[in-house]
Amino acid sequence: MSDEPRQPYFQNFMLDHQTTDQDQGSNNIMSFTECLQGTNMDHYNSSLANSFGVLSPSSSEVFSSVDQGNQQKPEVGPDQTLANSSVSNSSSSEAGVAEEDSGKRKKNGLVVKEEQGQENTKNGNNKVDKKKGEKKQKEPRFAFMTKSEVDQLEDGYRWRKYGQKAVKNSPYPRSYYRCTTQKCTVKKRVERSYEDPTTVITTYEGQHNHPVPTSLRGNAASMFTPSLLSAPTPFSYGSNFPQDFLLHMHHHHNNTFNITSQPTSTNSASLVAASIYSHNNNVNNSLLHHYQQQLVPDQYGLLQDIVPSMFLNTTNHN
DNA sequence: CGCGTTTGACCGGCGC
DNA sequence: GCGCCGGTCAAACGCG
Ligand SMILES: [Zn+2]
Repeated sequence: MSDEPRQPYFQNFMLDHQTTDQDQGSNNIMSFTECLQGTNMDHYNSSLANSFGVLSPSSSEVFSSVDQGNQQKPEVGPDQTLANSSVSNSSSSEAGVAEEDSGKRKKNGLVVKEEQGQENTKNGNNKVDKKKGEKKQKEPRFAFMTKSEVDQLEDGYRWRKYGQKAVKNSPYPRSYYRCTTQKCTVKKRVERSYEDPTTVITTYEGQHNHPVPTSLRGNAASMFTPSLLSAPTPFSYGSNFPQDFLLHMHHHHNNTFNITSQPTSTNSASLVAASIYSHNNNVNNSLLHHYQQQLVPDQYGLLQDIVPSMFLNTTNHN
């Protein structure tokens, strides 16, 4: 039992905004390997990847970002403001309540989930709403890779597993989780790299529209995210985020963050990632600021490495 | 007992 | 039209 030599440490970061179709083949999210090869990446993507590559030539540190509707704007350079970026739509349905499977199969159609008792069930199982032109999932996906021997990366939320499927070409299964908070439609997908069992790929889908669950003590997450996630407006769309974040991060990382790894490891990276993702467009420097206030001395330094100094720095002019 | 996990069935999309 | 495939549901089970 014991302790395996490997601790969870930040490994990768990936962003996916959902592609329209064209762009890079059909796979929005590519494997690290593929990413590394940079066979099909956005302009600035490859740039970033390149940067990463410099640091870890043989490691897998890449993140892919794909736009959804108006994608196709490689104009944005790595050092640009990339402020335009489009953000991710914000899904058509407010709060994304109505989302859900397209026309829930429901053989008999008598069972009705209790969740979101709002108006989801609505009249008849006639798939009524359901955006017309829409196809596939609408919300942006956000994936990041973490090196860990455990999947349960504590990100501050409670998840309920609702499925598990074997991944083709991989001995490891993929698990599907959903936020247990009713009304929250956020989903999470966790799988392991088939070649690097130590690498876990977590893909988030959607955004939480509610503060982080209350209890959760015992987890660093509790002191990490509280005020952060419950911050101001859950829904504030306005800009993108990760690029800069990563850019700077890669500058400092390179070191392994070894946190007490237990069945449930709190990966600072995942925390940050999740947090930022939550606020996504709302990435106000204040947010980060809050962060650093919440940090524990020990982890503070750690976070410091991860959080782009520029963000913290910007609070100045704010 | 409440709640989360397990697991096989099932569905919609897509390619052939 | 059929089969593959990714994703989801839901009944049953297990655990505090
Ligand atoms: Zn949630």
